[in-house]
Amino acid sequence: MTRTPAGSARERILDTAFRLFYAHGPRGVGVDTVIAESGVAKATLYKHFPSKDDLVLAYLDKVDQAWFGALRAAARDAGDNPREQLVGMFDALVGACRREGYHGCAFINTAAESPTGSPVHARTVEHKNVVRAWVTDLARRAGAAEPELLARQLTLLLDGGLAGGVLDGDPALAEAAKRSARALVDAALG
Amino acid sequence: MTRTPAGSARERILDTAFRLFYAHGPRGVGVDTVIAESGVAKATLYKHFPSKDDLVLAYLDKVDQAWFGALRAAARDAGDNPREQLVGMFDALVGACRREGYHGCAFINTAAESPTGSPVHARTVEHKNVVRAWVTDLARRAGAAEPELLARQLTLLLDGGLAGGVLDGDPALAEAAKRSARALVDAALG
DNA sequence: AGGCTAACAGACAGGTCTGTCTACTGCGCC
DNA sequence: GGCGCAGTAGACAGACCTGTCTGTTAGCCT
Repeated sequence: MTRTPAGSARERILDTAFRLFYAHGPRGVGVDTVIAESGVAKATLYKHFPSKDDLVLAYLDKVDQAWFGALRAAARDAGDNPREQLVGMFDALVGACRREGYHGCAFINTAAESPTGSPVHARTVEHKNVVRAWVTDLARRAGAAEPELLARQLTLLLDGGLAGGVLDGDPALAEAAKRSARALVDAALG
Repeated sequence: MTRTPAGSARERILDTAFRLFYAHGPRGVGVDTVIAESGVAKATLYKHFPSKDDLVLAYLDKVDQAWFGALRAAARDAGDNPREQLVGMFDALVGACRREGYHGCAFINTAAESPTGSPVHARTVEHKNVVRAWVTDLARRAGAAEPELLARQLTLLLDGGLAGGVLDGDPALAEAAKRSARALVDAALG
């Protein structure tokens, strides 16, 4: 299995899909394009991903890792205080907005073009739930009276900031989100 | 022009497109489906809307009227006080979440599947700007020190609430948004 | 009556999409 | 050498999509 650089084909496909799917939406990119750009044979793609939907799901998993990872890293960088972490995680949003080619929330964008109830849809709901559960835990440790509410409010802000990114990656948006977060955390924790 | 009920064909097409496009995304609905469901000939559709893109733009205009109208109505219902109106407009979000078939923000969903820089994209940016300008005016009349910031924060909440609706129309989401709005308005206006 | 207009009905062309299939290549291992 | 495996290359089927074109129908106005 080491004939070519470790897992080469599969990874090349997934990397290419990640880039193209995020830029144009999964529906806006044909399998042929993914094949051409990743320099892979069609049979190889369908060997690793039996259908395009499987590729899209793998893409979403990759996005989940990246985004959730960025959130936790930003929170970690804000120090050990859960309260500061709740605000600090918004730096992940600021960073995302600054990044070249920023195009909003991959999950929301993908869910928008997938029928309700599809696997893609379910995966997106799952992702959002995982993130919200993590924020809820932070809120609880920060001593919020209603951690579920605070988490809901903060993830709402995150989603808003992410969603708006489809239009323009204005960093003012992310900054406004962070200031909102600060205000909400202050209001909730006194 | 009154051979059939006023503007019948055009309106039937637009109504059908509105329903189908919102439910499945413009890309997920073929022109043939719109034709079949609206009981119209293909030539008639292409007479009123030279291309599918034109139909999509007309759809967005219809959405704009409906949503912006709902926002203003909700604000009006909150009374004459601009401060209360800033919070009251979130009732439009609550109402939208409750509605059967709620599927998030039509603009964001559509923009997600359209290439950056396309007419559809531009129309969406325009819509968001108009709404934000209106909110900014409200914030200014409410006496906010930084009306642009407050408006940005509140529209962020609106977008977050709308965007999240692609996943589930949980009214808890809209309620959380409204409570956030209250907190932000209180923080900004003392 | 005759002409105009809006609409209906549906075939058709040309392109794109997903997914399958056949044939070939190069490498490691027994 | 011979076998298997992973990958390459690309033709192909079948569906679907946009947009065009031809022909027909029915009401309104003069």
